[in-house]
Amino acid sequence: MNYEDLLEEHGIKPTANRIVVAKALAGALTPLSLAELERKILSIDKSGIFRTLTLFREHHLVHVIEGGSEGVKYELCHSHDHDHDEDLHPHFYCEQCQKTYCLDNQGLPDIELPEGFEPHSANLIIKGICPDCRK
Amino acid sequence: MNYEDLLEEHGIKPTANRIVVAKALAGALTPLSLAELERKILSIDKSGIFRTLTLFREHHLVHVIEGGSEGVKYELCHSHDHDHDEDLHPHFYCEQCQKTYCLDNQGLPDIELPEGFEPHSANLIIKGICPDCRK
DNA sequence: GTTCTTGCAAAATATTTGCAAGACG
DNA sequence: CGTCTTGCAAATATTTTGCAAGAAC
Repeated sequence: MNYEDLLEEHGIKPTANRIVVAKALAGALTPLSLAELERKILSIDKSGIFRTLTLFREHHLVHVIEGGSEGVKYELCHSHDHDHDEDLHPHFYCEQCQKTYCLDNQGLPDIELPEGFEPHSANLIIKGICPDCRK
Repeated sequence: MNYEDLLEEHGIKPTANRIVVAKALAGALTPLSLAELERKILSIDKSGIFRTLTLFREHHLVHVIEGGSEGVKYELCHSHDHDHDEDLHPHFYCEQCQKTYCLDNQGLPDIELPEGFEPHSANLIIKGICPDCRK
């Protein structure tokens, strides 16, 4: 996949920094926090990474996973709908190694909302211990 | 309900401050953040409220809702199991007025975890606009 | 008097912004 | 040039801790 094209598809001007951030997210097996991205991308200042992520968010290139520990984590959207996140799925947060796993074998379950509530997005995090840490 | 008894049931020594915090949580219609509790309880320093909440958490008197905006929110546990949170339920976070509603008409859905994952707790937040803000 | 609790201040974290220099077109 | 992007520093916001004074037992 060409990252330049990916960014442009989302209406984002593909600068060198932005491509680096997109690659870092794409290369990760799990969602990454801002701090993790800072550690991973030494060439860009954290404010730059932050602003890039904010931009990506606005353009629905990444979505945000909340609820682990170290603040929010970012994950590339896989859907091809550039206006909505349709690929939301549950995540598993390991309380020991603090990694966040994507449970993308299944979608989010339907929740019945009372009359009048208008849902935009959802976040489901399950916490516990991952297989690696149970060994 | 007697708050002194409630605290003691959870193995917490009922000091004046703790009773105030428990009452504040019980009186709220929604989960409250530390900041909201600070605003609501003028008589206790935020570090005191924080330490009280930490204590409550350790003793399973409150559980934590993550994923809104303003950090984590705290909610009194309703279950009578003092070692586990059995009363977890989804929440709805209004992106406009930023209130968190409890959707306690239903429990959390079952999620199938891959082999080896050991779940301890879960957090489901749906974001959108609440009835009041749609008017 | 020993232990627990509290308030105040301040440290530690995390997130976000101002601004000037540089890149881009 | 004018606009967009970036890095650095610093402002905010939030959570957490150290410590000494006071309360509880």
